Amino acid sequence: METNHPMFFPSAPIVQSSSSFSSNMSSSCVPNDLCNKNPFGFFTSEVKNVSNSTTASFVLSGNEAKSSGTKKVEKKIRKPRFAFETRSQVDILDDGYRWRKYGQKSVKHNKFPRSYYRCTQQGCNVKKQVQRHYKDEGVVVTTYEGVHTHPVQKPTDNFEQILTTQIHIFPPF
DNA sequence: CGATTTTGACCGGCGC
DNA sequence: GCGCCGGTCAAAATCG
Repeated sequence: METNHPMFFPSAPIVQSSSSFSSNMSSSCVPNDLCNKNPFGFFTSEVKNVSNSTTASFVLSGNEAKSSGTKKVEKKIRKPRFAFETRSQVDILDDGYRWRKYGQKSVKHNKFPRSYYRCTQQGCNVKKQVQRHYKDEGVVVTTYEGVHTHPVQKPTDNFEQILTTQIHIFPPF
């Protein structure tokens, strides 16, 4: 646990941007149905506190393939894992999906706990965890794991949704 | 009353 | 082999 998460593969592509990521990739993509396939939703009403100081960094990585023959690893599917760092006062980045909290653990060197969420949709095994930065409580780190297989339930609009629909993170696999 | 959160227990992997 | 650690389970509590 240093400045970054050790669990992320060092060779994973890292994109850093600040409040202007859309300008780069907004060229021609973003059909409407794309948002259905968007594995990562972020930003909606609750995030408004972020206001203009939205600084985010992304980390993508494949899942570590635990190939212990004895284990009943159903699939060696590598779920795309995706870390998202946001400057925000609120912990909960409501992305339009419905999450059910299934755990909370305190993190070493961090006075704030980490929360574990799972998507409540059946057949959708997307997980996410939310924690604050180890020293800067103004930073919230959200890690998504997996891809949503269903559309967003909650109506989203606003600038935040534009970001959502325009950002493309291509899973490494 | 159903869905969700809370919280300690439990479990598996890993390092010593 | 043991203990630590991160992640998950599940029962009870709480919420709407």
